[in-house]
Amino acid sequence: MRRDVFQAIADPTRRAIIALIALQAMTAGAIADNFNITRQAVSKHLRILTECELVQQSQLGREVYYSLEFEKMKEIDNWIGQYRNLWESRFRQLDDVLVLLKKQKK
Amino acid sequence: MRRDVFQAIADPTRRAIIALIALQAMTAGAIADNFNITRQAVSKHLRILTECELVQQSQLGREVYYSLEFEKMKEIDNWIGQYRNLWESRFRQLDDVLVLLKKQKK
DNA sequence: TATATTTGCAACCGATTAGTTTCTTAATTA
DNA sequence: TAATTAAGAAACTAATCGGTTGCAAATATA
Repeated sequence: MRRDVFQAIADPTRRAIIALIALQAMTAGAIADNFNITRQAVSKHLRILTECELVQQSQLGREVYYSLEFEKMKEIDNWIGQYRNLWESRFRQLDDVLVLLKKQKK
Repeated sequence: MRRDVFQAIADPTRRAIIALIALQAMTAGAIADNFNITRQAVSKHLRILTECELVQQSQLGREVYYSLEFEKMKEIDNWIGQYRNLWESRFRQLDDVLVLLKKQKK
């Protein structure tokens, strides 16, 4: 069972679920209303998202509210962040070269 | 054939390949030396990464050099970026509340 | 209390995935 | 020219994935 955040966000339906609950916590049924698949299929997606701790659930009576765990989203941000640093430093290096060329032109 | 960036980075081997070629372009064979799987399996991963334009290839004689396409990495950054904005604004809101509580305490 | 609602779980199915082995093609080098 | 090397293509396999239907449990409501 590979259950990491990257595998979780690979599925477009799960990314759509994330987009939905990012703004406000929602029940499984309410989430399922937004898709053309069965409630059970959505429930399975929610379980995967919960298992990798991208989503948190809190029970209120018989209803279960799902909300986004932003701390886990930061893990993805940290991963892409290391490459962001790379492309930004490359951009600065290119910028330095351009400035140098401009000076030589003068 | 679903071939988007999110599906591409879902596999841990492909993320390791990305980490390798982020610093310098490498041939398929040289990349494969870093893994316990066959060269052909690595080649398949490289094809998937190339098809979704995360990786670019340039031929030099019989050697094919693979390098990271940073522009495509930015697509992932943009996706996580919308949520970064959300958690940062939430943090500011929390911060405002804390400042307010501190003032009331005085 | 009987009925309806919200939900999760289990079993199953077809498609996809990551890996293998085998083979072919093309460029280098002895 | 012959042997070697780098790489992609094809066929196959076991495991996983996303979806379904059917069922059970717990809470709310008539």
